[in-house]
Amino acid sequence: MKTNNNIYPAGLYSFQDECLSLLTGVLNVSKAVTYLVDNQRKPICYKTWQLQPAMHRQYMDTFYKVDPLHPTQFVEQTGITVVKMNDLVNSQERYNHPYYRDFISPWGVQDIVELFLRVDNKLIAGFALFISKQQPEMRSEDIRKAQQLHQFMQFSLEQSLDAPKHNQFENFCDQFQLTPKERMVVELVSQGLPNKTIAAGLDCSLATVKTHLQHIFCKTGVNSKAEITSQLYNQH
Amino acid sequence: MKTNNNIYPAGLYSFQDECLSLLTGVLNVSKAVTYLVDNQRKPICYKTWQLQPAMHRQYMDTFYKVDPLHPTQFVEQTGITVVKMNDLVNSQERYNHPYYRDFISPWGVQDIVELFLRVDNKLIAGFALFISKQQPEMRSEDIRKAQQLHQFMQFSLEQSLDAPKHNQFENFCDQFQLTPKERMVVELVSQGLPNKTIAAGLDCSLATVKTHLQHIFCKTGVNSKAEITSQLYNQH
DNA sequence: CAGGGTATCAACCAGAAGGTTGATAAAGGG
DNA sequence: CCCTTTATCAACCTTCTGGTTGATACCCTG
Repeated sequence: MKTNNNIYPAGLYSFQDECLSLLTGVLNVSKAVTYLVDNQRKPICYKTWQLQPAMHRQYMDTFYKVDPLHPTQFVEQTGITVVKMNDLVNSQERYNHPYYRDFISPWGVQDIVELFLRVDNKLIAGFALFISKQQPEMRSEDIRKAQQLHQFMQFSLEQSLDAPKHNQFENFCDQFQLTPKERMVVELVSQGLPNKTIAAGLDCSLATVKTHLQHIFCKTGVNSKAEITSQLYNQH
Repeated sequence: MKTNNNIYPAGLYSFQDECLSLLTGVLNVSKAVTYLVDNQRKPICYKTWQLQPAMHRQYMDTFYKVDPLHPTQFVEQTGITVVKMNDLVNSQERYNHPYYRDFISPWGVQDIVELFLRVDNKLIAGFALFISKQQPEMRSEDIRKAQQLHQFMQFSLEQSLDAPKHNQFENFCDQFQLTPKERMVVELVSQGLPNKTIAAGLDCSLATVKTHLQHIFCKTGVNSKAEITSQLYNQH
């Protein structure tokens, strides 16, 4: 299997700029910061927007250690894409949490919304959006917008990726809990083969292939072989 | 050597979906429609969001002729990217303009914001966002957000032109010298669409789609739609 | 102006694919 | 031992696709 450690699309650096500009231009935030994540999960390539240099320095020196959303601490395994910090840490905890009490609160920040971009489920970039105490609280409607923006950023990222992702096939099959035989059918369908050839390949009758296909269609909500292939290569 | 003036990125069809979802999810609009523009500047592949089918039909039958922003009428040379219709046509003119008086006003629309995507300064897609009379008027702040979204969409579009996936698509089409319409058919086929939907998208008859397909099969040596998709993304 | 390339559409047919119902059988878990 | 899951197959019908023939129309080029 290809070790795909070149998951950074060319131009990720400018992609990051564009994303930051998009987020700060559309959402009502007071400051923002973005970073990339290297394969040791270390944040690199920080870029800030209206963030006080002193605040950033303080973070880099000290408070990254207690950042509840720091990539090395925040579980990559949770598929979280958009998170509002005040939803993650309840108000009791916040009161005594050094990150809140000693860092963001003194800097006039009431809440942080963080967005994560992933490739092959691996964290590659993050965006932290700061809401100041002078601003209204983030409503669920605002979070919805953030999620919408995230979705598009993620889509855009995937479009510019190197080739099809190696585990697209597995993702697809796992997602819909396909059985071993069904996976084999999907594999052959993705080669553009007619049912007769698939039957020959699997050494079973045409009827059996059709039955498998019916089950696949049912499980995946797709309704033609053509769509399966399309899904496989155009996942987002 | 034929200059290949095809500037459609691969996956434009789903890109369009994502853009529509982004715009309607982030901006406060009541309905929306998007279209691609073929090389005769004809709008194709319409997709609507909360737009009454009857309203769309009325447009397609009649009012496209007087649409101040119709691609065939609206000057492509102006580099306009985001435009608010009420800024383009003054209130005096609006009063007697059939498009306002007889079409959008009776449908309860007070204003339309239109976004254009270009490649090499050539119009390739448009998005019309409808603001209903029940909604507050579009402020300059809202337009700024629309411009911000446009900027990112345009960026994302240009990124995808450099993407490996796009190159594969181009290679395939160039290799067999497919015509612009044939390429469009290939694009839609790769989305797993049935011929009927492709015909609807391209605003032509089923027979025409079949003919295009025959030519594609003949040129490429492939003999099914399923194989096309597979070939597109499985070239060595 | 003739001819090639492109785009359009119709009619027809054979075969493939999709959808449904129903049935059998082996494997595994509670 | 029953029940579920998985895999297998048949028959039937509808719809979609592929293949073919033939035709019109436009544009551009020689």
